[in-house]
Amino acid sequence: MTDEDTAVRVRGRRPPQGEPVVDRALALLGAFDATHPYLTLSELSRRSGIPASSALRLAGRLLEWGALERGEDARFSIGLRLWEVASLTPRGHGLRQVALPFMGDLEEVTRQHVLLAVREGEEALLVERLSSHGAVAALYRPGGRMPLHSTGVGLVLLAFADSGFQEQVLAQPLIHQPEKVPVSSAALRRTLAEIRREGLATFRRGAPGPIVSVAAPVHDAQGAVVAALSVVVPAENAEPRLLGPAVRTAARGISRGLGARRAPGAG
Amino acid sequence: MTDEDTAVRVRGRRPPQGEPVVDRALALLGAFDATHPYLTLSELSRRSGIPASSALRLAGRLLEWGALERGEDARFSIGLRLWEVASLTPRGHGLRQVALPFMGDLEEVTRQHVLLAVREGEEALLVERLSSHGAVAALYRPGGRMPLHSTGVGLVLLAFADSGFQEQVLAQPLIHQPEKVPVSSAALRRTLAEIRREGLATFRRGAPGPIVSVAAPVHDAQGAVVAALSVVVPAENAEPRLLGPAVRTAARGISRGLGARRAPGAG
DNA sequence: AGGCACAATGCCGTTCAATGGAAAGCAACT
DNA sequence: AGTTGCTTTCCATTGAACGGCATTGTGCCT
Repeated sequence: MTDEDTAVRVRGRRPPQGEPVVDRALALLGAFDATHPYLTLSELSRRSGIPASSALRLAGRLLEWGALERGEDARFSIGLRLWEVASLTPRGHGLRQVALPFMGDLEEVTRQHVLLAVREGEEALLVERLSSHGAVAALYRPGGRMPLHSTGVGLVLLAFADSGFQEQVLAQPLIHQPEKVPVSSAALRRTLAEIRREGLATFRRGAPGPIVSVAAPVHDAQGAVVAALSVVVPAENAEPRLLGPAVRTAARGISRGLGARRAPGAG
Repeated sequence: MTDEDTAVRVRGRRPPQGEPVVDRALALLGAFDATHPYLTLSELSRRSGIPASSALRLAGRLLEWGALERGEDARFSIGLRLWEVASLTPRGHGLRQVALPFMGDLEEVTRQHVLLAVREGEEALLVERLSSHGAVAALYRPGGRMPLHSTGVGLVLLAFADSGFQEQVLAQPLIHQPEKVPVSSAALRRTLAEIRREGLATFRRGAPGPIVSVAAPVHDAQGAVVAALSVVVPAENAEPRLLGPAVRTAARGISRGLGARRAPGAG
């Protein structure tokens, strides 16, 4: 008899800490990301930290509702029904709905990228990106996250965030992405002040291709900055002076669409 | 003692049928729709059929993860984190990503609406809609559902669905939306055959404004029809003959982007 | 064609997370 | 000061959830 094993093994034992079921179901959804849009049961189990048999049972429920789908190869993916419900989020699709026509106008003029982002925690979340056929390589995808301190839209969102949050971000060591160059917090502070003064951010990035991003804030009915709009163009033949007014005008159009009475003055 | 009440009332009694927790959590998410993007706890409780105390507890977990958000007025809405995860659905954002540039081209030419839809059950789900500023009134919104039998994209999706499913749809009484005119199943059968022959659907609607929709199928790498693309223009100065090739070309472009070797021939 | 490794699924006795009525707290009317 | 409606906390009860194990399915190497 081998009873040297101290670990008690009982059929049906619940997990030590007893995690709520809802959390585990959400962990299953969270196991998917941009590089893993399809997962087998085993992958799902490993990535979520849930035993396979439990993962299968929970996934079954999610499958039935439509939060997950399953292909012929038995791999799981996020379901369309979840996307349908998620499209009701005010800060996502709601905002997007209002912004899209204005973004289309901007795209037609610049023929490059037009971005719309909101702040989510310490990052920016790209809500929408319109990209013309011949546009330069894009670093970020809609639904993906971007750093606040090294993108045009991020700088705008940071500049107009409450000062407590700004200090929290400034307090940590910041590295420019994707160049991996450290950012001086004093310089960033000056940049943010200028963005607030001008109501406009101009951001340059060297890699992968040299680009310029010109970004402006979008206000809601209460005057709070809820999103940032920007165009991204190749640095070569860019005319930031000309792009500024165009972006600002489009951003004001979106703000008006959200119920803002008038665009807050700059300065 | 009053014990005339036959219903046994015990503190902590579980619901009669004992619904799984995951289902209840999903029911909370399902309580939101296009006309109710914000809900109070009571509304959430009523619409989902879950007692307030349980609804609050479950909503708390969803809130913590980011599947729900809560405003200052204590009302709930769908959270951005859920939207972020949902953007990974292949049939939603994945498809959209490929289609967007082609849709942009079409919009620039027509200056009206460009739609992209997939089939979900017995309805079409509008994955994307680009709408120019001066476009005619739109009936459907992205993330919303459309009838298969009275929209351009719906007819395409129905025409290329497996015949078993087609019969299932044809077997039920169909009413044109939004005019409320009955659809003859024989006429619909002829229409579907023509759509399959031409690889193109032309649909006219009288209300709210007279419009013409020209729609074409989008194929995946295996040659299956996975989506439908269409333009919607005012009936007056429309030239369906000219729109057809444009829509078909754009749809083939998207199919190619999805990995289809060559567009299946029509005829 | 046999052996091996890994993935998916079915089974089932145990147990604690989930439950919802009661009651209190709160704000806005009457 | 009573009424109405919404939100939140509390807690005794119990069945839904749990996961180890067994089995089957599948692809790959020898």
